[in-house]
Amino acid sequence: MSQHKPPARITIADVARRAGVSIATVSRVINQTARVAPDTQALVQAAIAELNYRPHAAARMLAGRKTNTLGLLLPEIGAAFFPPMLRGVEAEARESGFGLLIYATHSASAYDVAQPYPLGEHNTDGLLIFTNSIPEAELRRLHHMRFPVVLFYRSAPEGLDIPSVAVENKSGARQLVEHLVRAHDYRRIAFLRGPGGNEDSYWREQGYREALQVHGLPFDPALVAVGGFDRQAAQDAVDQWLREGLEFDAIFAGDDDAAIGALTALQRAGKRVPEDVALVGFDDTCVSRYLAPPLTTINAHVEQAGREAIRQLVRLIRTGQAEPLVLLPTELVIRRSCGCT
Amino acid sequence: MSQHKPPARITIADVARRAGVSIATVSRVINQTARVAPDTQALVQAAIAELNYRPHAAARMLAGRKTNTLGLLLPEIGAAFFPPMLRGVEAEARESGFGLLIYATHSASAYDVAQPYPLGEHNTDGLLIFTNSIPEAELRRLHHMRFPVVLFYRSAPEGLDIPSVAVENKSGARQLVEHLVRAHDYRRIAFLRGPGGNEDSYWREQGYREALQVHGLPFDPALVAVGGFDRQAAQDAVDQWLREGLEFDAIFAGDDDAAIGALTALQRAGKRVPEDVALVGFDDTCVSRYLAPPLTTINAHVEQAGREAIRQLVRLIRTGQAEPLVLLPTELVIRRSCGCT
DNA sequence: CTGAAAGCGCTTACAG
DNA sequence: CTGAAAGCGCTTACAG
Repeated sequence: MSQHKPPARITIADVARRAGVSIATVSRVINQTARVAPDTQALVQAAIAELNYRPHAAARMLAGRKTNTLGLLLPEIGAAFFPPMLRGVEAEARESGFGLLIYATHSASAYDVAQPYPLGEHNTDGLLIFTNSIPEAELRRLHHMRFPVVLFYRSAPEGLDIPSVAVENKSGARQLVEHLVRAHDYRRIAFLRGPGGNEDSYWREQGYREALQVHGLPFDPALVAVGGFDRQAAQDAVDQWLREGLEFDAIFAGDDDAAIGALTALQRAGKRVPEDVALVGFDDTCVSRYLAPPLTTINAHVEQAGREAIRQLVRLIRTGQAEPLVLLPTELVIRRSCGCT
Repeated sequence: MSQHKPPARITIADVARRAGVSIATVSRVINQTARVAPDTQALVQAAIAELNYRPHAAARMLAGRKTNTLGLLLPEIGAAFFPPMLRGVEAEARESGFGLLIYATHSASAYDVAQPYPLGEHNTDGLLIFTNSIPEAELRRLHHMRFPVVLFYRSAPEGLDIPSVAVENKSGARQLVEHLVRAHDYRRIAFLRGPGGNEDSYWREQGYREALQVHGLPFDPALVAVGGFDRQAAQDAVDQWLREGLEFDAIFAGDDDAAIGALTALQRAGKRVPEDVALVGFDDTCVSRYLAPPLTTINAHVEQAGREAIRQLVRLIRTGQAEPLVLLPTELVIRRSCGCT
């Protein structure tokens, strides 16, 4: 039960010996890669069963076969955003006949030669890379060696034509903010932006600005703060606004997690939502419909996005081609936190 | 950008040639496995950097080194239960110096030789196995070959001494139900059990029964149905009860997901929680505190459990020993859905 | 401190 | 239909 006494591995040679054939033949019946006489086949299968043989994936890989598995690289894995995405990615991979391995890089920090990513060209047929989970240099290397990669929720760096799938952040945000001004006539709409460098955050802010502009409302820097797509950060930001006595009649929280933080801050300060201040989020996570009041937000179809990303990756692996950029549509979900009933 | 023109891989031989040394030397500087003259070392490092060399993990593995990575096997990955667990598992693995690979088996169905699990003895130093993600035969094989495995949220099959970490389900459930009768004097407490064969569900039911018994309340089979740890299933079950006109003054929902389903059913039927019927869950997922009313539940310290499981696995890998069974304590979280204020 | 060589467990031309 | 052999990219005794 430890590495001290190394396990006695059963190899293809053991099977071959037991079945009285060559290892080549065993390999053939396992992979169905050539005709094998029915009797021989039966012999081999029996030997495999008796010995409880399992092919060694690393050896297979080394010897040059495909892995039939896809890799997903994330910066982290603990947020509420992930379950639906993982569900989509997982289901689509499975339905396409691939296994799926997931690794959280935890940072796009410098690469260490002695400790390469446990997920890569060596154990995977292609990689789905979420936001900035790996350094750009690594992306370049992968692209350079023509390894199939698709980017997810981020665009390709300058000059690299790597396919990318993301979500219509800008139009979604714009729709949301337009609803706030059109349906409810709010004029001072605060915005909690996401983490710096995050593309989703960037485009949502563009959508916010466009909506203001369309309705002739000024963009007021005092009305934007960093919510970081994070409950605590958002709560702190709203606390701060409240302390400063900032005036606003609605908050666009950047994402649903930030909306929860904002809601907490608002409630603690005795503000009623939506009577005193309206609140909207983005993503429509599984929590949002259950908040009090239920959150008006944008359904970003995260699960669908996951499926689409895998679809492109599989296509890239099989045909060498994929859509350069797919932008998934977004949908306004009106509940009660915006003031609707 | 496809498999059609296979990528030109840079190998240790390329590095050796470039640096004018043998491949053995290159290997040594990468792994720091023997003294190498400073000059030689510099030469090699320069060559690695220039060529952008990455060691081939499968080859390393085959040649007999540890992988420095741990594997987590789950049946599925899309539930609200997972993010905190993954956070704990991930953090502890990282802090212990291991990478973490995750694979969703999706079923404990029969094993296919041609398509082995993408996660196993060949690319991992040890496996954490959640509930019933693999067939028992596979577990036996792993154990038999002395591969380090720890079971998570399930116990070892008869006769296999595989370490296991789980949660104090029984006493938690009992505490919860006792609160219901002691503090609120409910007498007809319905129970939504989890999926058949699930150990968590089994022990929670035992706790429920014990609590009833302690207070001299009868166990009434009419008051238990299957909620399956699932929103929709729980909602259907409660709908059914309501249709039948079953009388109950409280529901113990089995887990928080089921509690959400129950809440939905209750609200649609115009029942107020907790005035008309009280409701409690189990797990304390990130949603529970935000429900209306906030859910009384059991905090099962899922993130801590994840850390502990990895701790045991690492210990097993390093020393060959681990705690046979660790049962993590559980904590009552009183909010408003039970009738408290 | 460094290199030549065996071996890890497989797949796949190449012969037959 | 089947086997002998080379090769995948590394690590690690064994010599020196």
